[in-house]
Amino acid sequence: MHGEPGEFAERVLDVVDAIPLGRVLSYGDIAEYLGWGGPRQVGHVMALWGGGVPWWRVIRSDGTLPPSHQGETRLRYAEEGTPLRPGGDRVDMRRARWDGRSASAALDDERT
DNA sequence: GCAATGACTGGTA
DNA sequence: TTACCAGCCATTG
Repeated sequence: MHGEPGEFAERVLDVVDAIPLGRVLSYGDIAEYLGWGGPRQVGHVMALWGGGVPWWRVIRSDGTLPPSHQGETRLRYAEEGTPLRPGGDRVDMRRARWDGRSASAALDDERT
């Protein structure tokens, strides 16, 4: 192999690129959604080729921002309207977590 | 093939 | 809230 992303990487990047505005996904969610490996591999892919996708929408399951680009990420959320917890140092996963599995149906389903 | 590493996760203290 | 532990799986030396 070489510096080019494989099918798995493209899968991950495709999902990340499909995350709607104001929504986020956790590494584990992506891994489970793809049915591929674990969160660490997703993180590895993001670290290598995440520059081509909205990586700021991919965070940890507890809502904490990536170890890098925190300030950048926080800014993105402010513009995208991503629900942040009081303090703005973390994401409100309860509301921001995107369910790509039912996304096609969820577009019409909105809960107050 | 084995050991170490990593943009991780969940539970317990 | 933070800190530590054990499990997780692909990549790399």
